[in-house]
Amino acid sequence: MNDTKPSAPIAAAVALFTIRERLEFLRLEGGQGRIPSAPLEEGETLEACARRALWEAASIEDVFLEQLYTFDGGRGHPRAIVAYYALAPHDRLRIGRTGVGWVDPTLAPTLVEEHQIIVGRACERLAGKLEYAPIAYQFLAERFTLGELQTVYEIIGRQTLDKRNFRRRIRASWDLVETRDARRGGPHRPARLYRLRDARPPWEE
Amino acid sequence: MNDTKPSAPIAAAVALFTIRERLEFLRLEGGQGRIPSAPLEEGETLEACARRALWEAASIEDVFLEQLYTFDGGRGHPRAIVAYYALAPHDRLRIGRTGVGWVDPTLAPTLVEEHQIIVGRACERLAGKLEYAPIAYQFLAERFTLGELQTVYEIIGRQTLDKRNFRRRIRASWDLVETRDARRGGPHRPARLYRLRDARPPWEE
DNA sequence: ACAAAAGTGTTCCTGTTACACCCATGT
DNA sequence: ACATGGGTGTAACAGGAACACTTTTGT
Repeated sequence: MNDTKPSAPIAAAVALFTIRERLEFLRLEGGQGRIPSAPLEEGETLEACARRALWEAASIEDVFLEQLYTFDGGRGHPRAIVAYYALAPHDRLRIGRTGVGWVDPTLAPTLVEEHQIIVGRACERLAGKLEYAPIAYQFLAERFTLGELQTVYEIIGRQTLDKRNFRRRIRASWDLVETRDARRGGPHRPARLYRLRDARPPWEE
Repeated sequence: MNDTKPSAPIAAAVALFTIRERLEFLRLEGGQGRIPSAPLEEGETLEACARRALWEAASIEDVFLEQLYTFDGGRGHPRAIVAYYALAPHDRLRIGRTGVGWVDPTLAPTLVEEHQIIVGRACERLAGKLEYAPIAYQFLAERFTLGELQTVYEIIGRQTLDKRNFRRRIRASWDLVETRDARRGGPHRPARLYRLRDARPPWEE
């Protein structure tokens, strides 16, 4: 929660992203604004430290987490900051703290400089990995509609996509399982639900 | 040089690659084998620490250097190991130490486990970045022939390439400057020398 | 009835692959 | 003269982009 006091020489910082209408990240209010971070404790792994930072800042757990880059800590402690980015569907995030909010990363800087850099680089990484890694699915529930998936791609990639081309491309690059269920929500035809075939056994569909 | 003694809690480790006939990395003999590493010193940046590791281990300087990943240091110190990979043309490397050699990374493991993992991931990163980042040029002199460049691509990508397609593709993806000079070397037509147009001013060709 | 998102194929274009011969030189 | 790597174009193919209408539902 505080990586400012001269404690451990290593800290982990986490840019947590989610998607509502836009792409947003978790910002801790106060001062110039920060993202969650925590000093590395004795016997703790870097990833565990990053998860603890999220937990202590906002009572958030069980998110997709990936290491981004390690930055020099500047003068004094921490000597190095290991930056992570995290992804989660918005409805799975119940923030258990006040002084925490969601901010559009494309807006004018709202963070201390080092943290702003982390958020910026995380956005780039996100857009870059979108095509060849299953990160879009991290913003969705286990079962999702192709429309929802397309919205995620459009938001992260910052461009609208053709529906037919999108569906063809997605079905070619990922192994999607069509479930028997559909999602009805609004004055329109219900949308079929899909699941990404991961390490899940093929018999249970 | 030694990251084993319980000193600083952070160390940098560097996998230095070069190309002769094959892709090779720099290995420090003794014990199970290691790559250069050094504990982070007071007031030193991570990158400077990585460069110092190379300098102290083999008197090597002025190489292309990029951060790879940060690993947990396991039990005790160092708490974290920031791994880098480095690239350089072989003829620019005059190793100023003994107990240092070049090893084919595809051969059976010749390093302590953590370092072997670093080398393996560096190889993957190298192959992955080959197409969209100017890393192949880091293995060549400032001026190079297209044949030399193709050899680098073939070695890193581990596949032979068609000469005509390669040249077309390269000239489409990179801004190569054809110099007026050629390299003559062997019983065959001299090869035109090219340069990658980087931040170099356009008037001096 | 109508508004709203779901769903579905074909054509065109562009970029990638496959492929064979002549050129300039050193010995 | 011959062996060696340097240098060049074209045709087939595959993957990506552009594009419009019908379906199913809630109100």
